[in-house]
Amino acid sequence: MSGNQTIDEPTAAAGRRERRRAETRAEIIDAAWQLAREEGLAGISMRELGARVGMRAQSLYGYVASKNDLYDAMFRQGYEVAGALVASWPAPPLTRAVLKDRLGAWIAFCVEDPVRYQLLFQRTIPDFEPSPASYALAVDVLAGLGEVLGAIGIDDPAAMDLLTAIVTGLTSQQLANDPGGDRWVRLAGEAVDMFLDHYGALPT
Amino acid sequence: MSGNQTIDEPTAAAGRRERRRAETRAEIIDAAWQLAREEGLAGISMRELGARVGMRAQSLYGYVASKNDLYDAMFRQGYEVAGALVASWPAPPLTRAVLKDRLGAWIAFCVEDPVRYQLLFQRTIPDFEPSPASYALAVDVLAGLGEVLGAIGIDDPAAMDLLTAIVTGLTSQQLANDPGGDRWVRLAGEAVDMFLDHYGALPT
DNA sequence: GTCTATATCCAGATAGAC
DNA sequence: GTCTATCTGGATATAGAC
Repeated sequence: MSGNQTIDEPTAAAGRRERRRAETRAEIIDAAWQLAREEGLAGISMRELGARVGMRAQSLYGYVASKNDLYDAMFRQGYEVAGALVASWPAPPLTRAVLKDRLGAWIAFCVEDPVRYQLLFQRTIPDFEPSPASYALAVDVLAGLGEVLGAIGIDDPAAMDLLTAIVTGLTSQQLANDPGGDRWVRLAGEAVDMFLDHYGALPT
Repeated sequence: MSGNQTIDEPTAAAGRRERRRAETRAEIIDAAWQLAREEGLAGISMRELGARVGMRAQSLYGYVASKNDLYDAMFRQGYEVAGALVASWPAPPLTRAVLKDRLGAWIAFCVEDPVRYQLLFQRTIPDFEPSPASYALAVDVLAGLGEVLGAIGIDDPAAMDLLTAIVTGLTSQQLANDPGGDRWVRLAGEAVDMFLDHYGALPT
C-alpha cells in the first residue's frame, strides 16, 4: 500500500478521499428522501437516517453540517431537476399542443413525488429555511417558468394568475384525493383548452 | 354559603360546575387556535398552551384527554362552521349569480384562517386522526357541498373534478402567495364564468 | 471516519399531595 | 382543580477516544 509515485500521489489520494466523501453524502441524501417518503418530511430523524446508511446519528455530522443543511441539499436537488424541466421548454412560437404537453409535464413532475412537492413549493417544514444560494436557484427556476408562460401572449395579469391557479388546483387535488392516480392530471389538456378559449389565445 | 334548599341544590351545584368546566374547555380550545396561528398547528405544546390560560400543562388534562383530543375538538369546531356555511346554500334552482356568490363565500371561508384550512383539508399534522364522530361530521359536510354543486346540472364527473380543482387552486394560490390579500380570491367570478361557458351550463 | 459518552432541551403524560 | 414531582422517550448536536 506504500506510494510508488513521488509528487501527485498525496493529491490523488486526497481526490479519492474527497470523491468517496461526496458519494457517502449523496447516499445519505438519497436515504433521506426515501425516509421522508415513508415518515414524512418532518419525520426525518438523524438517528433513523443514520441507521439507514449504517451509521450512528452522530457520524452523519461528518457529511452534513446540520439537519437544516440536509433539508437544504434536498431542496437544491429538487430545484435542479425542476430547472432542467423548465429549460427543456422549446423556444417560441408556442402552440396549443406544446403548451398542453409542457404543462402536463410540469404537473407530472409535481405529482410524482409528494414529499418533494411539499419541500419545494409548500412551507410546511418547521424552521427550515433554504440557504441564500438555494433560494436564489429556486427564484431563478420559477422566474423561468413565468417567462415561459408569458409566451402565451396574454397580457392580462389576472388571466395568468388564473392559469397558475388551475395548474396548482389540478396538482393539489391530485395529491390530496388520488395520490398515485391520474384523476385530475388527465384533465390538464381540457383545462388548458377551456382557459385559452375563454381568453381567445393560441387559436387551434 | 350553606344551602337553604333541600333537594335540587346539589344538582344545581353540579350543573354550575359542569358549565364552568365547559367554559374553561372552550377557553383552552380558543387559546389553542390562537397559539396555532402564531406557531403553526404542529407547534402547539401543552406547556405553552397551559401558560396561555394560566395553568401548568398537566392541569390541561382535566379538560382535554390528550393532545389528539384537543386537535379533534378544533377539527370538529371547524367543520361545524363549514357545515353551517354549506347549509346556508339556497335551494334550487341555481343561477350563475348564486353559484358565484356561494363559491366565493366558500373560498373566503377557506382563506380567512390558514391554520383552520390546514387542519380541516390538508393532512399535515403528524399522527393526528379525527375521532370517528368528527370524521363522520366532516364526511357529511363535504357530501353536502358535493350535492350542492350537483345542482349545476353538469353530468360529466370530469367537469365537476375540474371545478373543484379550480376552487382548490384559487384557494391554494391565495394562501401560499398572497396571504391576507385577495389577488386570487377576486378571480372566482371570472373563473366560474369560464367554467360554465366551457360546458354550456347555467346560461346567463 | 466512526464510535461512545454526554450535554441540553423539549415533548406528552401520570401520580399523588394539598 | 391545580399544583409539584416525576416518568419516559425523543430530538439535535458536541467532545474526545480509538
